Amino acid sequence: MAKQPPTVGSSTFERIKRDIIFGTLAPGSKLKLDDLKKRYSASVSTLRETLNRLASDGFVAAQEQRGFFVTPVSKDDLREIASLRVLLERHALRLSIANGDTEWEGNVVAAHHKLHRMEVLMQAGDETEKETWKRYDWEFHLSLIRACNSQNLLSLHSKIYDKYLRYQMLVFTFRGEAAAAEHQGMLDAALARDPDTATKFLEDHINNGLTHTLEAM
Amino acid sequence: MAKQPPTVGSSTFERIKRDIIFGTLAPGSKLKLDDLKKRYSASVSTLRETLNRLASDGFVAAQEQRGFFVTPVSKDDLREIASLRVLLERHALRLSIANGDTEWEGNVVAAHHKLHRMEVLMQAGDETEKETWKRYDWEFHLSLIRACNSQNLLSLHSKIYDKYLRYQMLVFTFRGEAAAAEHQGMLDAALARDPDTATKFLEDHINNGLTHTLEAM
DNA sequence: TAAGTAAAAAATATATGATATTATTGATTT
DNA sequence: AAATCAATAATATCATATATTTTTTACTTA
Repeated sequence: MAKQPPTVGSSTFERIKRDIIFGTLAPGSKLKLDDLKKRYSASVSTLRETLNRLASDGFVAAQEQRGFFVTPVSKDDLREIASLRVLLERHALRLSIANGDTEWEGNVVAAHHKLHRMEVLMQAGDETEKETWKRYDWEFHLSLIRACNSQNLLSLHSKIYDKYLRYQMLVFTFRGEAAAAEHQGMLDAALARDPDTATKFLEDHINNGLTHTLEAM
Repeated sequence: MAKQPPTVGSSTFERIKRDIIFGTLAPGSKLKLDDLKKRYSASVSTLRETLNRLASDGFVAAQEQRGFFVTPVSKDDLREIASLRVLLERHALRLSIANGDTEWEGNVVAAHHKLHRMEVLMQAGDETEKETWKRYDWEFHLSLIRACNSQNLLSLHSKIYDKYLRYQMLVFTFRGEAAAAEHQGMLDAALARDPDTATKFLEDHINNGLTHTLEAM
C-alpha cells in the first residue's frame, strides 16, 4: 500500500509554491510560460493549470491577456495577513482548547518538543536548518488548533499561514528567545485549558513577529 | 473605453461556479471533461484550468487521477461555513463601522434601499426575481463591510459568502419579514455607529438563516 | 452463486503543435 | 519628446496524440 507517486501537476504546484514562499521566485516577477517550462520541466498545459490554482490561492496574480506574475508584497498586505491570522488562529485555538482530548494534548506536547529542540539549536547559532525549523513551527501551531473541529477553518488558516510565512522568509531573521517563550506560553496555557492566556500569547506572538518583519522590510 | 470582452477562461469559470452555486450542477456529481466540453463549449485545456481554480476555491473536489466532482454538501459543512461567515463578517463590520466615511454611509443606504424594494416584492409573493434579490442581498452585506480596509478580508469573506449562498439556494425558501427586519437593524445600527448592536443583528441574521436552511435540508 | 480475475473500454494526465489575439518592443516620423 | 506603426513575442485557446489509471464487462473457478 505504498503512497502513489505524485502527479506532475501536484508536484509542480508544490515546487512553484515553495519557490514563491521561500523567495526563489521574487515578488512581482513575471512568470513566463517558456521559462517555467524549462525550469520545472512540465508542459504549458500543466503549468497553466498550476498557475491558475496558485492564483486562486493568492500566490500568483493572473492578469487577463498578460499572463502570470508572482504576487507582489507590501507592508499593508502583510498587516492585513497578520491581522487575519490573528483572527482565524485565535478563534481556532479557543475552539480547540475547548474540544481537545488527551490525544490532542499528546500531539501538542510532541510538536512543541520538536520545535523547542530546533529553537535551542538556532539560538546556538546554527542556521542550516531554517526550513526544518519553519516546518516544526507550522506543525506546532497546527497541532494546537487541530481540535477546533472545522475543516473549513483549518483550510483557511493554512492558506493564511503560508502567506504570512512568505513575508517571514523574505526578511529572514530569527527572533530567538522571545519567540520561544511565546511558544512555551501557548503550550502551557493550552494544556491548562486557559483560552484567554493562550490566545493572549498567540496574539503577542503574531504581532511581535509582524513588527519584527515590518522593521526588516 | 469599453470593458474588454471576458476571455473564454474567465467566463467559463463564472458559468460553472454559478451552476454549482445555483444547483444546476448537483453536489457530488462527476464533472466529466467530455460532457463539460459540450455544455460550455470550451476545450479540455481551458476546462481543466477552470476546474483547478474552482477546486482551489472549494467548489470542486479534485481527486488525483480520478477527475473532478462538484463538492458535496453536508450539514456539518454548512455549520462550519456559517460559523466562519459570522467570524469574518462580524470582524469586518466592526472595522468598517469604525472606518467608514460619509461616502460609505451613502452606499450602504443605497444598497439597503434596493434590497428592501426587492424584499417587499418577495413578501408579496413574487418569486420570479430570486437571483436579483440574492444579488442585492450580497451587495448590501458587501456595502456594510467595504470600509473595513482589508482587501484580504474582503476576498476571504466573498469566498465564504458564496459557499453559504450555495446552501441557501439548495433549499431555497424566503425567510421574509424576519430577514428584512434583521437587515433593517443592521442598517440602523451601522449608521448610528453602534458596532455591538450591528454585529448582534448580523450574528442573528446568519444564525437564523442557518437554522432555517438546516431544517429544510 | 459468489468471488475473484483478466481483458476491454473509458477517462484522466500530460505533452505538443497550430492559430488567433493581444502586448511589447523598436524604428520611424512628426 | 511624443506619437505612430510595423515587427516581434507572449498569451489564450483548441485539437490531437500518448501513456496511465479507473471503471466496466466478461469470464473463470471455487
